[in-house]
Amino acid sequence: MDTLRPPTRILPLHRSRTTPFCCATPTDQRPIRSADMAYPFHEIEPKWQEHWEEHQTFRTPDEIPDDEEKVYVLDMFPYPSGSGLHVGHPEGYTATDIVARYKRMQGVNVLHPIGWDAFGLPAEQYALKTNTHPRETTRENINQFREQLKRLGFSYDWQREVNTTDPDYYKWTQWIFLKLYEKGLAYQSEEPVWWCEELGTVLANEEVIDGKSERGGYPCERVPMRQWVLKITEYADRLLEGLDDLDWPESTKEMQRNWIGRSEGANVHFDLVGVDDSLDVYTTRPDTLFGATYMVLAPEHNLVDEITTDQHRAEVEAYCEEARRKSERERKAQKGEKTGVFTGGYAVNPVNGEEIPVWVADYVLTSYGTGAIMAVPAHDERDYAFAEKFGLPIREVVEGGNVTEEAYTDDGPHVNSANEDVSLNGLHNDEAIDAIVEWLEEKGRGERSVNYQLQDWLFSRQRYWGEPFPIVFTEDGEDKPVPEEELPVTLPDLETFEPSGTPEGPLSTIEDWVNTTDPKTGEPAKRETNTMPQWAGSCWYYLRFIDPENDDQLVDPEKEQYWMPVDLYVGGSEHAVLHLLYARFWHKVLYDAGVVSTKEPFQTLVHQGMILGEKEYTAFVDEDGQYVSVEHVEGGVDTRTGKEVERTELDEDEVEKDGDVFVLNDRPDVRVNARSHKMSKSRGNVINPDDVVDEYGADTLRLYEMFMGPLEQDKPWSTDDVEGVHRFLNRAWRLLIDDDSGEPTVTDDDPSRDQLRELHQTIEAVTTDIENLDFNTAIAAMMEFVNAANKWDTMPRATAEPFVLLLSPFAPHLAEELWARLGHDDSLAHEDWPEYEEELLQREVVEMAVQVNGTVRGTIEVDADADEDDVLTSAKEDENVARHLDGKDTQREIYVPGQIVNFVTG
RNA sequence: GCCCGAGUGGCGGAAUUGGCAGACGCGACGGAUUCAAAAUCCGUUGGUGCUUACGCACCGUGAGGGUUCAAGUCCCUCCUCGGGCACCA
Repeated sequence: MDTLRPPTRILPLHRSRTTPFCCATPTDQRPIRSADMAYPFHEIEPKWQEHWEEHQTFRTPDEIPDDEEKVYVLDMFPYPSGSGLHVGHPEGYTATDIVARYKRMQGVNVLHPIGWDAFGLPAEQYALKTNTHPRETTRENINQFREQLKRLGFSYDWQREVNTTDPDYYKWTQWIFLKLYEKGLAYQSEEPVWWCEELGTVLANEEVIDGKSERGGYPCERVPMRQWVLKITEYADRLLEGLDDLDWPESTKEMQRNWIGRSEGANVHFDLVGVDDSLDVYTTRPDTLFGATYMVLAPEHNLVDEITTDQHRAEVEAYCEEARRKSERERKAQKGEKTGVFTGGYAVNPVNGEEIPVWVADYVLTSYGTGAIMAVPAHDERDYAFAEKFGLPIREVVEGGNVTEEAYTDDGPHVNSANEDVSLNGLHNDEAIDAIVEWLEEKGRGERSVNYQLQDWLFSRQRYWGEPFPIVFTEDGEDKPVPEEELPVTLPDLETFEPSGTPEGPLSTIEDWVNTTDPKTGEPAKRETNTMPQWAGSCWYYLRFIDPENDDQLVDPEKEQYWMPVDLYVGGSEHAVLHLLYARFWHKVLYDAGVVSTKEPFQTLVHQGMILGEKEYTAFVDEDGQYVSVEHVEGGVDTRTGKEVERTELDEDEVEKDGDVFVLNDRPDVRVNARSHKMSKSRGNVINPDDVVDEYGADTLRLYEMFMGPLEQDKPWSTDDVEGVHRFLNRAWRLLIDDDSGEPTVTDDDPSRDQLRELHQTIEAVTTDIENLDFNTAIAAMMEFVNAANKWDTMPRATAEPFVLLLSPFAPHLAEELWARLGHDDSLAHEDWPEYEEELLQREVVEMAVQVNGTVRGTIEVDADADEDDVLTSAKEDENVARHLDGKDTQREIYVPGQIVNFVTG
């Protein structure tokens, strides 16, 4: 067998087409297009963007109209990173823009704002590297983002732009913090932070990997520090219940439910042998109390010391010390493999007086429940594994499994579960739980209890680029709030962004700022030098858009009542838990404070899917230049020979499909990978939206991103498909505009019945599709209209104009230009949205399928109002149908008007 | 391991309540136009087989079974991929 040389070309990862085609020269390898084939988007897009700005077309008036329907359409505002907009941004933004424009045309009062979530780590890290003030880079990045968004023609009310780093904005972030503080929902606690000696700074969790700094790989350690913590757990139940009425993706609600992690169970108090203290445990299975054969404390539990006997002390201390050194990640990585030591101490089981040994093991977490458990190995998998390893007894108390083999965690009748007072024997889980909890409560040995996985929110960061806390400390260390009228506490300038060298954070180095006085007493005081996390500003920005310039209030209550809640909120699913949970928490606090009138901020939530890179076909080649089929490759190595292999990109036409897999054309035995990957710089498959706008125009980018597929789905980019959408816009243009003269080609003829039906079908499809956010099929419907209309002899104005209006939310620049050329002086942004007439949708003659025994054997055309008998008669007359019915006994005739006829024979 | 979501042509994807699977777009192929190309326009395009032809038959929505006159859609079992959680007592 001869050897096929793999192509030497390792690239291209994707076809780069950054040259505007008007400038293309004949020497280009790529297809050359002449400038005059395309509609002049280079001219009309900037023209209309200026027009909208100049005429304030999308300004939402401050005054509240008396009785006008409203809709609040919101995008998750961006973090303005230095790398600018990526193609993922315009996806969600175009979706909301279509809805906003559509609703405006329906006469609805629309709020559609945008702003900047501009505090945060990257700006600060950039400052560290270049000694540029984050304020500078932030301003530059915002300017870039704003310009990029404007180039895409989004209909934001730019007068309402907010910026979380603006003192006029963060004044109110601080104000909300004061509300939390006043209500006792903000408290201080010693919590560990990651401190890196080498870098002289505190690091965020995500900057520390396996106990080493992400940058430099220096060792980091957990040091306890005074921190601000928000009591989100107090709202756990309300955050859980509130989810029920929200129109959110079910998966997102489920993630929040899991995150909150509510469970019902009981606390049980165990006496300790020879120690004057009791040990509390939380369990969801108090019914298995009779099966408890040992106890386990988390290594950090504060009774460990007391309970440990001298004989076991050295071993226990060594174990706890080792557990402390392990990072959380390491502890989790060894999941399954149980470790632990016996303390020498015993606890007394309250139900039977039995003395059971107390162990220390790191499979019990200090952060959940009481940090201690009763172990019931027969009915808990973790306890089972531990008991087996250390030879502890396993006692069955629930029947149904085989506890000599594995733990049985399901329901079943209880056994071996009785004392003089109470018997659970024969009861099933739920009844047994009720019975034993009742007994425990009666005896004062325990009580019902609810637990959450949700923990309080660690709210401070040892950073510069964030909101300062409105808190000062008097000399005796007491914390005092800065009075409302002195807000904002502004962020001072820094001269150098070098790490402070202490875990306190950069602000602690600015003495003028740190040293202040107690506003009440005038005594010397020091400012809090921590800053708030990036989540703070994004927790409430949707409220500020309603009343962005209000100096006296966070938001005017009347305006708030009119605009809230947000009717449509679109953003990435990466925020499914944190941002969306934190914002809901603050909203509920503000609700309790009487600042807002709704219990939930975001009524309908949609996550746009991720846009992946162009589809890639990848083969593997070993060092001898031989292709290696993908099923033999694992971790960059040919598993049969152990030789290293290299990835090679292939062109689409070098591969073909063979069954379920792709193989090389010339070597069908060599399977290749065919998939799309997340866009990333390292992979080199990033599409820059600016390039797409340069080459095809903003309308094409908008339309393409909506045409790719369902909004919520992940979808691969395809440059060929971009061109297809661009061709559609060109066809729509030429449908109405004469290429040579630039004049419209419409006539004043009355549209025919067919033309009207075509139009009204399109109106119906586009309208219902926008309502359902099915933008891809809305565009398909408009394509069908253009395909049909291209065959018409005339284009009556009465069909052309509604079509332009339908197109306008999707391709607003093109639509405005067409509208103007059709002779209108004003923007179409506030024209009435076309409405369809039911009767114009109907056809006089409909096509129906005729089946014999469920298989289509012919189609017939019948009058739309024909009755059943007539239809059945003409169905039987169809030649092919008659052939299949010939000589058979028709037993049933199924008739579904307008759709299908089915003859069932014996 | 647990909880969600998804598997449809060469590709992205369509398909109210079960009612003609493959809309629309891409790609491919053929044709018109052109000195030639690009652009544009027209046509064909799920697979297999049969037919001089109009056409006809069979197969086909991850796999297997079921319900039904009729299943991409409903039910059961299983497989694969994606996402989330993961010693939560």
